Formats: sequence, C-alpha cells, structure tokens
Amino acid sequence: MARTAGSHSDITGPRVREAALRLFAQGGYAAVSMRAIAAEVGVQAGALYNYTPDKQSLLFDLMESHMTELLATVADDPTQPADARLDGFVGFHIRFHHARPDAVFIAYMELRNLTEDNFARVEALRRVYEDGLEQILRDGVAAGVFKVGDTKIATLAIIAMLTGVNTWFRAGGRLSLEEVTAQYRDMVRRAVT
Amino acid sequence: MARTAGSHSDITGPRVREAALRLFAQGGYAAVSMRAIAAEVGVQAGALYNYTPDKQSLLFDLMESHMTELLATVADDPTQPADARLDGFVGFHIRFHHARPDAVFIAYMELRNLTEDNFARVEALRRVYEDGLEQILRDGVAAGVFKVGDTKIATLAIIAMLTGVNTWFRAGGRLSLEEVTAQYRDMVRRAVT
DNA sequence: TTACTTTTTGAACGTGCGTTCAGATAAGGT
DNA sequence: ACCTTATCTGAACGCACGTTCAAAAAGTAA
Repeated sequence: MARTAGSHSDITGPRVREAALRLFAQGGYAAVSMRAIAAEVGVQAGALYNYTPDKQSLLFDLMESHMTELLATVADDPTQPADARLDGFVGFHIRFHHARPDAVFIAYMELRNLTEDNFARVEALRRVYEDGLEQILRDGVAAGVFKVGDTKIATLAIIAMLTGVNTWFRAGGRLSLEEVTAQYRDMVRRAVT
Repeated sequence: MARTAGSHSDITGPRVREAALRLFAQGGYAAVSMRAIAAEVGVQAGALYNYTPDKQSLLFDLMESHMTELLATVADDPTQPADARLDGFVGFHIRFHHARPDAVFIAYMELRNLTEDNFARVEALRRVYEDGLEQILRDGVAAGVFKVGDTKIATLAIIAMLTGVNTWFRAGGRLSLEEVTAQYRDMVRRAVT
C-alpha cells in the first residue's frame, strides 16, 4: 500500500505518460516494462491499464501527440519571401526539437515498434511536416531565390541535418543554441541558394 | 536433430553474425531473442555460445566491425585540394553506408544497448571518423576555399545530412544513387563555400 | 453515516527470456 | 578402426514479461 487510492485519474494519467516518455527515451520501448513505468509513477502495474489499453497504445499516443503538437506549432506565412520563411523554419525546427528531446528521440527511434497501422498514421503526419518545408523550397525556386536540383531531396537533407542537432547539442556548452541556430541558418541558406 | 554436427565453426560463426545483424536491424536488439537468431541459423540456442560469450558481445562485435571497416575504407589524400577531398568524402559516405544498411542502422540505433565500456569504444571510433571530415573542412578554411563558422558543427551537420540518405533512398526509385550523390555534393559544397 | 463510484492493489496466468551444461554426434588424425 | 576434439542438442535454471481481475480502499454526494 505505497499510495492512496480514489479519484486521482487526472493526476495519474499524465504522470503515466510522462514516465513512459522518459523511460522509453532512456531505455527503448522494448526494454522498458510496464512494471518499470508503474514504479516511476508510484503505482502497481495493473493500475496503468486504467490509462492505456496496452503498452503499444501508450507508445503510439506519445508519438501521435508529439507529431500533432509539431504540426500545430509550426507556422509559415506564404506571403513572406521564401528565404525568410526558410530562416523561420530552421529556427523553429531547432527550437521545438531542442525543447522536447525525449519525444523527438522516441519519434525517430521507436517507429519500428509500432504496429503497421500505427506506423502508417505517424508516417502520414511526418509527411505533412516535410511537405511544409518542401513548399517553401518550391516557392523559393519558383521565385528564382533558390536553386535546388530536387526539392524533395533537399527537404529530407535539411530536416536530417537540423534534427541532428539534438544528438549532440547540450545547453551550457561551447556555443549557445542561438549561435548554433545562426550557423545552421547560414548553411541551409547557402545549400539551396 | 535439424543439423549435422562437427567442425563447422568457420561456417556457423559468420552465419551467426549475419543472422544477428539482419534481425537486430529488423526488430531491435532488445526485441530479438537468442533463440530467434539460432533459428535463423538453423541451430539450437545453446550452440550460439560457441561463437559469442553473450548477447551483448554479439552486438558490440557487429558495431565495432562496422566502425573499423568504415575507418579502414575511408580514404583521404591531404595533398589534394580541400574541395575535391570534400567531394570524395560525400561520395564515399553515401556509397559505403548505402551498401550496408543493416550495419548502419544498428550503429545508430543500438548505441544505448551497449554497456558503458562498449559504448565508449564505439564512440571513440566514430569520433575518429568525424575528425577526418573536420580536418578537410579545416584545411579548406585555412586555404581560403571554405567559409565555415564552426568546423565541428559543420562536420556534424554534414554527416547527419548524408547519413539521412539511408532512411529514404531505395535503388530503383525516381533517382539513381549517382544522381542523389551529385545533389548532395552540390548542397554540401555550397553549404561550406 | 451511508451508498455509490472511481481507483488501486496484489496475486495470478501463461509465455518467453539469457544462459548453462551433460551427453550425443560428427569430423579429422593416426 | 579407433581416439580425440570440435560442435551441437535438448532440457533445465530462475526470472521477468504483458495482461487480467476480484477484492479492497479512498474519494464524492446525500
């Protein structure tokens, strides 16, 4: 009896998701047990099933929330010049991803642990995000501001490059996030100009 | 008795490694059982322990071999102009990684399943590889051919960008590997020039 | 205080895990 | 033909897994 019981659904629910997020990012979906998540929350394993039908849904919900939030937050004003929009995208991507390293890590590493259906849904959301960047590049090419062989390749190259920041950047290091962002803006701009 | 016994060490040994490579890449280290690897080889689980002291060593050996081969294969001639050396690096990286998608996937995804010691050894090898590229960038900057804010950042950005090719490129698609490589060469060159 | 609902416990289920090892089997040397 | 050595089998070990569920506890409303 490590914990009181009663109507704590609105407290325990988020805590389950937070614990799962942290632990999945730390050890990987397959290596984290429901018992480990429960222990982190301070509850027995059985209680988790008040908040998720199963472990797979827990993973999927975390990924879907992340992608949905990403799409809800990214902002693009098609009336602006393409180079300014590209700068904005670079800054947004780096900032957004840096703020939630665990969710980002999971979204990239645990795709293969999704069922076929869930994978397809997450992939669809990712493609929407990629399309946003590609549209900027296309508009820039059409306006004669950018010069890119294939906008799809450039899109994937830029996103891979930007997401890579998360694997090495640590606040308090040699460079600030703003300095890093500035250099990436520079490289991206030059790569497509 | 699914299989004859005797001195088949030189046959079974490599087959164990190949099966482990494929299965780890497919399902993830934690999700692949020794029994599954053994079944792929056509042997009982116990027989695997003639070829590896344990599962962890199997993973580490695969990673270390991959990194060692990478370092043994990459070629760089410091007497050449930096821009040509950079072109060579881009082509090499894409080609080498495209040829062994399973090993690359494992090398990036299973780092966290290594013990502390093993992780440090793999990381050290990776750093050597990164340093090779950074040296090219440094030489280019010194020669006035490149203009880069921070060569370490540019190094990581370029590698992330190039490695990303493996996540989407499939032979027989819209573009050939040569075309893709050409565009990446272009983008990388412009990003640092 | 009582009646009712929500939440949690604690035990149990069948299954599969990494690893070990004695005994069986096959290959190679003589 | 025999002996030695390398290789593999098959069973076993203790343990942890995801999930279920009756019973208990705690909150809510009257």
